Amino acid sequence: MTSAAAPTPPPTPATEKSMEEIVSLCKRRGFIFPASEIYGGINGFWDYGPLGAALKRNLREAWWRDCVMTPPTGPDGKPVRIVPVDSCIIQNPRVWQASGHVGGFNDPMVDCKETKARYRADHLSTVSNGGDFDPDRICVFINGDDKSRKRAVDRLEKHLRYENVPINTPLRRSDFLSFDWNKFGACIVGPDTDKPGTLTEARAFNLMFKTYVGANATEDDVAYLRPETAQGIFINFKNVVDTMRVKVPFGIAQVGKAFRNEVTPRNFTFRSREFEQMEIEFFCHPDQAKEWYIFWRDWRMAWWHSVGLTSENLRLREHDCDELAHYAKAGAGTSDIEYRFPFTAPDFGELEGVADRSTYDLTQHETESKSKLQFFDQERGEIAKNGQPKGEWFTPNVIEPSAGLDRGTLAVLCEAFTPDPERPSKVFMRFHPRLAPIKAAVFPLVNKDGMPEVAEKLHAELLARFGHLGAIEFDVKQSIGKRYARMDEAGCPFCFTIDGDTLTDQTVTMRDRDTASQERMNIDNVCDFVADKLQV
RNA sequence: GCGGGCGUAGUUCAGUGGUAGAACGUCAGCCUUCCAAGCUGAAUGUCGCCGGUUCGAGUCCGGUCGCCCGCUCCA
Repeated sequence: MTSAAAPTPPPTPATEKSMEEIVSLCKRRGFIFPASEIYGGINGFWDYGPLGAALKRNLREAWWRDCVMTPPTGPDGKPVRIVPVDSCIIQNPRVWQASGHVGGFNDPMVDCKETKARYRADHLSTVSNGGDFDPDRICVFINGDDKSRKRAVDRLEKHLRYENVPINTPLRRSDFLSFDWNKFGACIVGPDTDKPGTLTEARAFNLMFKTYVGANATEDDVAYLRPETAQGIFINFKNVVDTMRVKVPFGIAQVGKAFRNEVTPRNFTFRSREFEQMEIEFFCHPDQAKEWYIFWRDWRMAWWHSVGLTSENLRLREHDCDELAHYAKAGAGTSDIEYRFPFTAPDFGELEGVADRSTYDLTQHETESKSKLQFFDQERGEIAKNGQPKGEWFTPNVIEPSAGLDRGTLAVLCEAFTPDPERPSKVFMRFHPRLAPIKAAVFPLVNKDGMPEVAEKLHAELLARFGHLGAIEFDVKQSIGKRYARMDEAGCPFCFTIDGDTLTDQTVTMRDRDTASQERMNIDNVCDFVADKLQV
């Protein structure tokens, strides 16, 4: 009955957490299940169980509230303006033409049957004996790789000498994709082998899921499930500007599902084929791109800290120039906010990308759609005779903080997972109270002597005040220790226990999840205590 | 897509070609005044799935699906 303020234990290093145990706990306690499990599952898809759905919702709500409903103050000292949209998963296919996904998501790949190597076909070139006659041998090399090129040339010359084929014209370099595969496939030698004919024909790996709109299902009816939510924002830019009285700088936010037919889904929910994104496309004048980029990068980083991810497991990584995506080449930069997952540790995996997409997307859609996607700023431009600025048309620059909700949820799960051999449960989930699926639990110490009745009353009060934020548990079954242990694995931060003393002095025990310590407080103060901890 | 490993109860795992098992968890009852206590009982399995060999397959063989690891990939 003491209030022994036990110190909060230090976080467990990511390298000491077992992903297998985390996956197993997620299954056992109803956080995450394999999708379609009773039919043998489906590669790259996961379902959230009751606790997982609540956890994910809490993370989504936290993002929504902090980014959209009560956004931060910007670098200009003014409150940031963000408006939401909710766009369709299926759009006119021209959207993906303009965005570059139809081209960019179609990387033809080539496999070598001999060496098991795989190459991007557009990264390969060939050398052959030139001229108009059919080549006897075509040697392939990797673009930009001098060693690979030299090897291909050496091999070709050796072969031609050996076969006594006269070299009438200089060796000819060609694009790998330009050959008639039926005719020349058998004489192509891969970059890492001496045997001809081991390369497969280039096959396209289309990362977009394809479907058909309407009943005909012809090639004219092809549509795609969106591979990112961002384009749904860009194509609504004009509608938002025309209807919402917004002025640049402002942002449009969206949370929603996106789909990518990943070659190799891996690492639990980290790379799945159906996933949820939380994105802001922030529009600003190109002159201010740099400062807004830095602002969002740093503020998003701080946000992930605020939901409980610790500094040692979070880092900001600026992309190198050669790493930049096509849409970000002209921008001020791209950063990844990365988390040290147990399966990447000691390395990190991407949680959120913050990119300066420059004017790429709006320009692309303006060209493709022939709609004017620019903004008229009346406060810019040269000063007219009347002393007022003439105004200026410009294509806004886009800063994009794009976060993965499933990855965020996984990071929160991994961060929370805390092995503790001293506890009956051997492990507890240290969720930030704001994210915890179960906010509080009320237990009568024993199921008699009027304790259940008092507990039920407290439970009802907590439910009325906090039920919209998460579950409030009530349990009278079995021993108190077992009930605490269950709450440890579910990550419930506070348990309130009604005992014999409660009936006489109106005090209850608050059992703290992280320290397993107990503190007595008046039953009337319980709600305020919880409100304080939940930051509401 | 390639190579390796693994699929048996909710979980972790035993299981020699011959009746489907354990521990923990779950549920019910009793008991219990603070950390998975105890007692009594119960439910839970197409042994991932499909086929083959066999008198007989969880066990052997083939295929397939899924998970993990390494490649490859991740505009």
